[in-house]
Amino acid sequence: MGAQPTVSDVAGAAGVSRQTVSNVLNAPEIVRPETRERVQAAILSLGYRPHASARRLRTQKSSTIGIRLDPMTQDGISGSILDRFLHALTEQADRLGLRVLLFTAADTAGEIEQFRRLSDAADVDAFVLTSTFHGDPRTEWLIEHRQSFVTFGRPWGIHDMTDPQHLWVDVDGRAGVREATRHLLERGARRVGFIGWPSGSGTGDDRREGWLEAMREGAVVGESELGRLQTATEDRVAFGADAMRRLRDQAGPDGLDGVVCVSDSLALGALAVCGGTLPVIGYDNTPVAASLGFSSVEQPLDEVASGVLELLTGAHGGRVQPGSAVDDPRHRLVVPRLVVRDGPPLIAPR
Amino acid sequence: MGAQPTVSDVAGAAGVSRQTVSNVLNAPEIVRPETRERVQAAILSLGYRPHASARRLRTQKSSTIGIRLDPMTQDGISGSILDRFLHALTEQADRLGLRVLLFTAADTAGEIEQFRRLSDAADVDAFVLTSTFHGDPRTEWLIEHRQSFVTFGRPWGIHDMTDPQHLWVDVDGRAGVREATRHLLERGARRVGFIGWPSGSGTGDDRREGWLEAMREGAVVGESELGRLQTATEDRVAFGADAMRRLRDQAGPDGLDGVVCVSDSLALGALAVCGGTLPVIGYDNTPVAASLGFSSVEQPLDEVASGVLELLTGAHGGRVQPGSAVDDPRHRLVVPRLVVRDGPPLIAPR
DNA sequence: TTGTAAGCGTTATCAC
DNA sequence: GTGATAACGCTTACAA
Repeated sequence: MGAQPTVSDVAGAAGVSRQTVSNVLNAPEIVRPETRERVQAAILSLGYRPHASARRLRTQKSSTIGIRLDPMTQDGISGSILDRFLHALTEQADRLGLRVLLFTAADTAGEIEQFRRLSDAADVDAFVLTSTFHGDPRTEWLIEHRQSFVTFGRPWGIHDMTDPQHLWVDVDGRAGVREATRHLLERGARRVGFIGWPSGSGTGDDRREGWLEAMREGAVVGESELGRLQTATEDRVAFGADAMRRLRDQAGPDGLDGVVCVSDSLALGALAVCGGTLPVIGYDNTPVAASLGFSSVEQPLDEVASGVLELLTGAHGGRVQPGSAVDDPRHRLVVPRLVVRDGPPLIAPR
Repeated sequence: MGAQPTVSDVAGAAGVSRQTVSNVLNAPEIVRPETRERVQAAILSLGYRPHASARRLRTQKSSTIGIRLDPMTQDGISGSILDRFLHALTEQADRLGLRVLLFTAADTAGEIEQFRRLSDAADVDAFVLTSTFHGDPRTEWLIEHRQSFVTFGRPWGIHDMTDPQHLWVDVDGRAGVREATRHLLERGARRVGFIGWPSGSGTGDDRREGWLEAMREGAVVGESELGRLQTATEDRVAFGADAMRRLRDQAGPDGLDGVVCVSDSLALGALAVCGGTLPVIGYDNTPVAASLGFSSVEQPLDEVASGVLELLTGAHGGRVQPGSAVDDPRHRLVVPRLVVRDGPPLIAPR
């Protein structure tokens, strides 16, 4: 109703001093059980709750992590994946007593400016980054300015990958696509095609590797055939359709038994061309995949979120002492799972 | 690098006292220009930034708004709309010097518990609610506990709607669907069907009204026909397909010239049945609509966000004095726009 | 074990 | 216009 009660109010009600109340809250074991209970009763009856800003000012910790809300994805279906990650992160952070503060930025420079603002104002004491890339200036800035952070996504540079200053969690896309490809091979498919992204994106290349591995392992087609069974395009649904047609042409007289795509967007496009005639597997398990009924590789975002938080709050606290052991778990790769949807998809070629 | 500079540091560097620095920041006009410039130069050179928690403690304002991240949508394609709203809200809040803090809750009771936690701890000083419904216990709690809040979505009760304590912003779904229907009628369609949600949801009923209005206005079919041109189902893609088939059967020998749907999910389902043979218009203009190439009604989420923030920071500050004038702009209805996509959609009936 | 005192960085009040 | 003093609510030495 009126003003929130303070420690003094609680102290008054319990007949102790303010510090005893504080101790009950922060170090319950050092206070005599009898007193402790009396204080706790007072806390409960007054509905006392510590003032977050006062505590943060005193402790010099914001207990808040900042995360950028990506610019809205224009075409990609997969916008929801960051949304789901955010949800998992927020939920788990909450359980750890951490808050999640949002910010936006138009570009990388803007994001760095936000880093500066939020850290200077002590608004957050750690950042979570998504979709990192090789030579990402954001991580450079954060390391240089001694800011705690964890990225969802590997730094794709060869050297960065094991940089002890860069904590990351990522999904093993290669394993996911490998599993998807194997799934089709096990169901009797031989010539499984792959629609990927143009090479250069670490994530896309990694997923393609998974397809390659499964195909080589299956040894169902010769090495020379593999080139004709894959194609690449940017992540837009319409391009996925084009890619599917191209793939069909390329594949030659023996045709195609199935297709694995690097994303649900491309899978949707592919499906619009060959839906029902050929199994298509996507990546991300977006609502679209579920709705339309095609299989897709699902990223375990809960695990990613918990990994991020563990790295953030764990031994290193997001900040690593130079010279410490190398094999510390500063990086985490979680394995996705294939969500199989049999039965005809809801859409078919026109 | 090291510790952030404080007002004292700036004061020392500029040769003034702390309060003068504070004045330069909060009331520049009352300080002599000469002094002001000197202080500002010191601020700049030291890279000083006020400590957010200290300021919040002192001013007793958190300048933070809390918003719940909805539980992940199961089937609906439209998850991205809340995402987009969140983005717009965060971006505009930032410009106003407000922070956006996220929280999650499994259900309404959990959400109220979060209200209590966040407000007691002075973590936020206002809430933004989404998807409100008639007799929503959340708004009751917030009003009772004198918490500032604005909802995105009307309280659908007849009496609540004009409750001066309940500030809301909403999109005029009726106008949006009316425009969509008119669009088809203007293009020569006569028998335009409607796939809605089961009656009872304020939002869905409102949108259906828009279709009804346009159809009556167009007077292209008799009143008795209207019942056969509409159907309703829950918001799942597969159900949309069923509804489309049902509608086709119902429509009788004269058939259907086009369909307007209450959501993109249902539109997608409808399209899977009749794609290419019949124009289908959805609602929300999700990435799916854009990707697949069907028309859809777009909610102006930027306007909703700015409306929410204006209401929150405006004259009432989210808190309304009882007995004040009734015609104050405590509620805001923004008009959506139809995004027309001609040309064949990417998918066709199987 | 408990109480006393100080201070985190800021802004508000009131002298000068 | 500017500067000293106090206070926001909390925690953490240190003293009792």
